[in-house]
Amino acid sequence: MSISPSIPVREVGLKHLRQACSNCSLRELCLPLGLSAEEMRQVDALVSQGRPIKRGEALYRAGEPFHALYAVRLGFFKTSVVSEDGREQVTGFHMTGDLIGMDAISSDRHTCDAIALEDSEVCELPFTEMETLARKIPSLQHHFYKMMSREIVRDHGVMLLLGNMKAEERIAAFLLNLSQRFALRGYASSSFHLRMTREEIGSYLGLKLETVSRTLSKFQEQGHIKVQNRLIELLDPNALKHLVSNCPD
Amino acid sequence: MSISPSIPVREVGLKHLRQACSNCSLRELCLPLGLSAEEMRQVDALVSQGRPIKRGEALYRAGEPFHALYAVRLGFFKTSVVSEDGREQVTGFHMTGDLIGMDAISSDRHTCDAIALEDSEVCELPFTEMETLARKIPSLQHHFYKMMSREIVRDHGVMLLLGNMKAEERIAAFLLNLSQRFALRGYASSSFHLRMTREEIGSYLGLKLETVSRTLSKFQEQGHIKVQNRLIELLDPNALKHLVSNCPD
DNA sequence: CGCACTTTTGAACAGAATCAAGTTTTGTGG
DNA sequence: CCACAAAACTTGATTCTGTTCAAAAGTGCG
Repeated sequence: MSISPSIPVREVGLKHLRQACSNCSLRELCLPLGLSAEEMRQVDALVSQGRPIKRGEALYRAGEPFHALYAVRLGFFKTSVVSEDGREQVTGFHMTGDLIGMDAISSDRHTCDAIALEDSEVCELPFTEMETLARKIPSLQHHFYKMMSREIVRDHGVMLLLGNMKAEERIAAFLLNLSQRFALRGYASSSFHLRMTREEIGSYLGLKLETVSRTLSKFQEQGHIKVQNRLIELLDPNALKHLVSNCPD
Repeated sequence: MSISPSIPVREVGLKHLRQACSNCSLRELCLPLGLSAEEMRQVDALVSQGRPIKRGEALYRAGEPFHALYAVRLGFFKTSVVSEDGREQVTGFHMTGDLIGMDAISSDRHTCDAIALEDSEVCELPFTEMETLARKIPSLQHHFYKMMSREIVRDHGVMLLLGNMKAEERIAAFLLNLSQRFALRGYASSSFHLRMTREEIGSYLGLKLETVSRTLSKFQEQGHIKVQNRLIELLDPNALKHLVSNCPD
């Protein structure tokens, strides 16, 4: 049985995590690339040992100089941009296997904050060195282009959500998306812990925290989900799916 | 005097445009990269002659196989994604010098439609070949990473707009953004033609077309802008800037 | 164990959507 | 070049969704 994501990582113990991680970070990332042993060695040489980030700490902040991308080894992050006048927009939630920091390449400075929402661990991928290596390993080069492209596609999905969907649809889509991502990682997908506050969910979805809370309560009343603080159980995922793709016309 | 963007390209004549373009496309794109003559030649060899796209035509559509990025040589495009249930979200407006199609790299299929909003011309950059060449020309490789990163940053800006701003702020930000982009290209920045319908603006900004229309009228009443159909004059850009960065707290 | 943070819920309010005409503009074909 | 049809735009009235304000209850961290 895989570790349920509803169990805070804290309980597992950081020592254990560190052990499980040390420098295998990109091995998984690279396995599907079909690299030779020598190429693997070269990638490994670049990738840092896992670096732990405690809950609440920033992995990086907007404005800081850029030198590396980060692969989330374990844990959970939010990234957010802040406008001049102080409005925060959460741009994403990131879990094991996600690559973050790609926004920083364009200006050589990070453009958003990355905050750990639970004790986490990342692998640092020094970008300049990765770029150099990518020139020798075409599939690695292509992989980075792909990851960035995927981020663009994801962002377009969020734009669709923010531009077209009503509160209920947004929340339903959000829950289903989380569920799916947990499933992909082999975690329980119909019962999971939200790592973020209602306010952070709201910021991501363009809603106020009260609306998030109300909508979750409503879904519970309707029997679609069960809410216990941050523990969510999807009782009727199909009902949620129907909500999302339900065209009111 | 530069050609005012308020003059429809049609009036200039396509023949003239074709002439002005032939294969110089990436030359400008690459000039800042400090390439040698030989490198320039290699890039040129890959880049297609300008390809004309008539108003209303699709450069590509979601689902089509991906093989090239496109640099807008001249004209104006919108890109948009459509959800399963038929909701359209305009994800961007693109003008001379913009690079589009990067969303397609992740899945080898285009994920959005690119429609010309006026008679336009693009240069095709076959991606696989560009990738190969990029391995020989580090600054070219880095340039592509940068362009993709820039797109991610831009998308985050739109997310902030969609998630946090009121209708007036969105429209003001939109007008200022267009103005700035025209200015960067040497066009008149305080008087320009909108190439898109109110509905397309609305789709981009997460508003209904009526709201767009009303807000433009309101700005006109307040003396911030002058609206004549699709011709916009910014009478008081500072008023608009103030609207955008005005924190209601 | 207590204090700060988070969450829930209610009531009033505001902003944008929707519905509905009516008008203007644009593009087309004669 | 004009006439006509379709598309795009404006404006008003109404409705509704989500915000704001407020207060109380719950949770969890130090």
